[in-house]
Formats: sequence, structure tokens, C-alpha cells
Amino acid sequence: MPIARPEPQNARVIAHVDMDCFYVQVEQRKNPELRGLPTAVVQYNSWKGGGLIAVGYEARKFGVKRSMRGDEAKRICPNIQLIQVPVARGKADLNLYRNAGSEVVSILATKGRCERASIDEVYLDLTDAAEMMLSETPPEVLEEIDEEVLKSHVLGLHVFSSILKLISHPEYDLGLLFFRKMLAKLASAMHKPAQQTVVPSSSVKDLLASLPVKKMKQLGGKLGSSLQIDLGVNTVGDLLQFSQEKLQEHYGVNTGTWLWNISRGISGDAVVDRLLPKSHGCGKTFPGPQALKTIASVENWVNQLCDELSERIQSDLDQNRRIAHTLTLHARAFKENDMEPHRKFPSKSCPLRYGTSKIQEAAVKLFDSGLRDFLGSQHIGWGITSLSIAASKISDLPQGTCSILKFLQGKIPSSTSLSGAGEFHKESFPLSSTDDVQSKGCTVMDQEVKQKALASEAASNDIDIKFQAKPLKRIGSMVVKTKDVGKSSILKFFQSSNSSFHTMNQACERSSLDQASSSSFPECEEHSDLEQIDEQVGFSEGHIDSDGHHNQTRNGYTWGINMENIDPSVLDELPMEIQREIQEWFHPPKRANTTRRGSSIVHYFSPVKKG
DNA sequence: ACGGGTTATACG
DNA sequence: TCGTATAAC
Repeated sequence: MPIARPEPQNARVIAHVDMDCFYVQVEQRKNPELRGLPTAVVQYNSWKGGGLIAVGYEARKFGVKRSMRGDEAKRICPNIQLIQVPVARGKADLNLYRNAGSEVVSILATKGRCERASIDEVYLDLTDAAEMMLSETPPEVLEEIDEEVLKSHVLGLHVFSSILKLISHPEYDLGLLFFRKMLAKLASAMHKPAQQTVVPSSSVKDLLASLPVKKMKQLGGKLGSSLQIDLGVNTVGDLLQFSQEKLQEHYGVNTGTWLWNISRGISGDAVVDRLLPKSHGCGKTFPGPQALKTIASVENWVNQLCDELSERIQSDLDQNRRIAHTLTLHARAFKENDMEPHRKFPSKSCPLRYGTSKIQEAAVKLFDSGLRDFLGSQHIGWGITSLSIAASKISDLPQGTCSILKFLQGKIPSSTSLSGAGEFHKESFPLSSTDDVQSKGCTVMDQEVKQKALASEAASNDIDIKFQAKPLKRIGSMVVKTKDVGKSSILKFFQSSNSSFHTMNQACERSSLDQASSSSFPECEEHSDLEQIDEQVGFSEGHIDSDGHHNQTRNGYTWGINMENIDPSVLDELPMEIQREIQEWFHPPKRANTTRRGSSIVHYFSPVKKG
């Protein structure tokens, strides 16, 4: 049976939704009395009335612009309502607007595949909806609709926004390949506010021919200027004269081919199904005299930033079941007596472990490290003019996971795909820089060789393999504990294949003197640190092809595999060692001199469906 | 030495 | 990879 593919890939119907003066609208929704009044949103107000970050259309009539100061706006437009961005922890707090943006996305997401492009912009793939419409509407009526749409920019389709739709039907499509997102984006800016612009395929060629390159997304900056100055390209149409090689010569293979393609309307950019941001960040500037000049003041602000970030990633975890793996700190700094206005302060990153104080400690370390690099051997005064931290490398938690605390309290997520016997396996999922191990170690290496080597390394180091389980789909992992339980752990992993731990365990036993040495896996050494074991413990329903042997432990007890036997209410009755161990998984003992170069991991417990 | 605070992406 | 630079809103 052939798979139905009714839709050629090049005929997507894509809308770009761009909110007009979004922050202002959010404030006006909150306080309807502001509606119709000239309104702007300002950040802070102590210096020259604060900086405007959004200006309503009523105020724009007076010439009020973004980037003006509040005082200036007031001069031009005495009646202007200046609404301050909320302040929390001494800094601007944009959560109100972020959440409003999420509201919009989730509404749009009911209409088609959505990609959140920014706090107030969404791409929306309406192909299915359009096809539905096409199939249910007689062609004559469709023509009429199209005509209407072309004549006037349809008003107020969405209370919140001006909407642009780019519509093309397969039968209208002549030679132009997918160019949709870019065009949609382009046209949404053409008629504002509260209007939509429809771009039929037939108009695209002419539109591009005269379109200034600077108007195109990605060409608004230096690259666009270079096109104008170095190549004399002023419109997208002008680009057509240049060969692909020529463009690559100037701008590299990647950018060169990209330019060549877009000038021909070729752009593979699909609307990616993503409703949530890929990272979270927060920062603050300390302009001029406010520059931070002591470690203590820096730490204070780092702590404030971390507090906010921690809250945000925690709510991302709670609401969206996502975990961030990397923490990055950026700063801008100057040196006293150094004529160079802004020497660069290096940005630094490390594995991200949850908990406000952990994040704060880590961020302060990152700052210290950056400051050392920044100062080198010089002993001179410095100042920090901006600080920011970010949480990135966010991944989804497997479905059905919950905190182990909840698990132990008996709050197990309801069973969906699996309903078999409840035997629980502990799994370890690699996070953040552990990905190094996979890409450096595993992908280049034969799986079996890798496993044997790992096993023999474990054996030769007199390490007791405590537990392993085969995790969901693509990643395999194991936790190796030393005999000295609780003192150190080594985390290793390998790409998942069908090989079970059973195999590995055997390999371990028989190859204790195997020639493969740990030096073959220097990257693994970096990950030997109990602190890598994150307390973010989850419970998940997965599929594990257990054979009942792979969980054998050799130091007297097992936990994890026998979780089915643990009644959460009688946790106290567990052997002391187990209790202690569980404690340590939650709160690994601190070790002063460990470098934190390894990664965090997340542990899951999965019920096993028995054959 | 800045409209300020975020996000995303490409490059080396 | 990580860190930097660029671009956008």
C-alpha cells in the first residue's frame, strides 16, 4: 500500500504572525483604560525617564520612537502613558510578556504547525487547513476569495495582531520552490498595524526583483552592507547575476549557496514544530558609573540573575518537562587605564545542575574563571558593564516521568503504553557535555569494542558495576560505582544497540585483564565524579528488554531493579545502606577539589513489561 | 560608553 | 565542542 502523500513539499502555506507593539498590547489588555491612549512601555525610569521598548501606534503619530528615553517621549507627546516593565530582583522582569507570547502561540497551535520565532512572532504552517478549505470550497468561490484578499489587506483577523498569510496553491505554483517563511516574514511587515498581507506565488518574482537586500531577514546587517558595497547588489534581483561560485568565494560555501538559493526563491526552511524557546537567559547592564568593581557586587548580581534563571528553568521543567543542560555566563568588562574601551571578557559554560544555590555557585565560578582569563597576570582595576547568564541545551524528559520524590511518595504517573508488571529499572540519561562521550567515543568506535573496553576498564579499576538499564531508544547508559559506595562514581555511556547489559557484564567478568586501557578513553575520565550524578531524578515508563540478569549487583543488595518491592510508605524500613544511598543520590557529598567538567545526568525509573 | 534584555544562528 | 560574532526583535 503506497503511502499517501497528497502534498508536495514545495507547496506549503505559511503564515507569519507578528504582534504589533506587543508589550503595549499586553499592558493594554491588563489595564483596558489604556486602550486608545498613546502608550509606551519603558524599562526603568530613573535615568531620563527610562528607555522605551515598545510604542503604541497612537504614540507613534506624535513621532515617539523606540529607543527614545521616557523624558523625550513625554516632551513630544505630553499625554503619553508610560508603563514600566515590572522589576524583580533589581532587574527588568519580562515574564508577563513571555507568558502572553506563549498564550498566543498556544492559540495559533490549534490551527497548524507552529514555530515560535520570538516572544511576539510565530510561523504557522496552514497547509493542512488550506487544503481542507480547497477541497471543500468550489473553485469559483476560491477565486473570488483570492481576488478579495489581494485587493485589501484583511483587517483584524486576530485581535492581537496583524497577520500575514502567504498563500499559494499547488496549481498556482510555477517554478518557485519553497520560499515561504522568508516571504511570509517579509510581507507581515508591509502593512501594519492590524492588517494582513497575502502573497500569491505569482507576485513573488516581481516582489523580489525590486526588493532591497537589506529588507531580507539576515541581510539587515553587515552581510547586507557587504552585498551592496562589495558586489553592488541592491535588490534581491541583482543577486541573480552572480554565480554560486562567486558568492561562495566572497562569503563562504554555506552563506554563498544560501544567497544563491534565496535569490531564486529556494529556501528549505520548513516551519519547525516548536512552541517553546531553545534557551533561557537573563542579564543586566551596568552602564557608566554603575559598573561593578568588586567581586562582592558581581556576586550579588550573579546571584540575582541565577535566582531568576533558576525559577524559569524550574517552571520549564514543571510545566513542560524539559531540562536544560548547560549554564553559560557572559560579561562585558573594561580595564582601568586601558584605552581599549571594551576588552572582551570570555564567556564560560559548564554543566547545569538544578537548584538556585547550585546555579549560583556554578555561575560565580564561571565568572571567577572568566575574570582570571580577562586579567591574565595584570593586577589592575576592572569594571563589569554587563552580566548575563543563560540555560541552554534543553531536552525533553521522556514522557511520563516525574520526580523520584513523587515516585517514592507513591505519585506515579498513570500508565499509558505500558501496563505490564511493574518492575522498575534505573536508567541514566546523559546530559550536556556527556554528549561529548557519544560523539567522540562511540560514534567512531565499534560498539562492541567500546563496550568491552569500558567493561574492562571498569574491572581493572576494581569497580563494581552497580546497575545498568537500557534506556529509551537511542541512548544507552550505565552507572558504574566503585566498591567504595557513595564516595565516587563513574559515568559512562555508549550508543544504544541491541546489546544488553547482560553481555556487558559477562565481558566485564571475563576480561578483567583485557588489554584495552582507560587511556583509550580519556574523555571518560573527565566524567568520573560523583557530583555529576544529578538529583534530578525521574520516573519514566519506557520499554526495556530486560532479561532479568542485567541488573545483578554484587555487593549484597540492589535497588532500582527491585523498586517494585519498595512500598513508598515503608521507605524507612529499607536497609540503612539503601536509604543512605538514596540520600546520596539526592544530595551527593560535596568534594572540594573536583573540577566539574563532566555532565549532569538524569535518572529514571522505568517499569518493565515482562515478556 | 549602551535604548535593555533576550533569543537564534553561523563561524572557526 | 566551546566561545565569539552577528542578527533580529
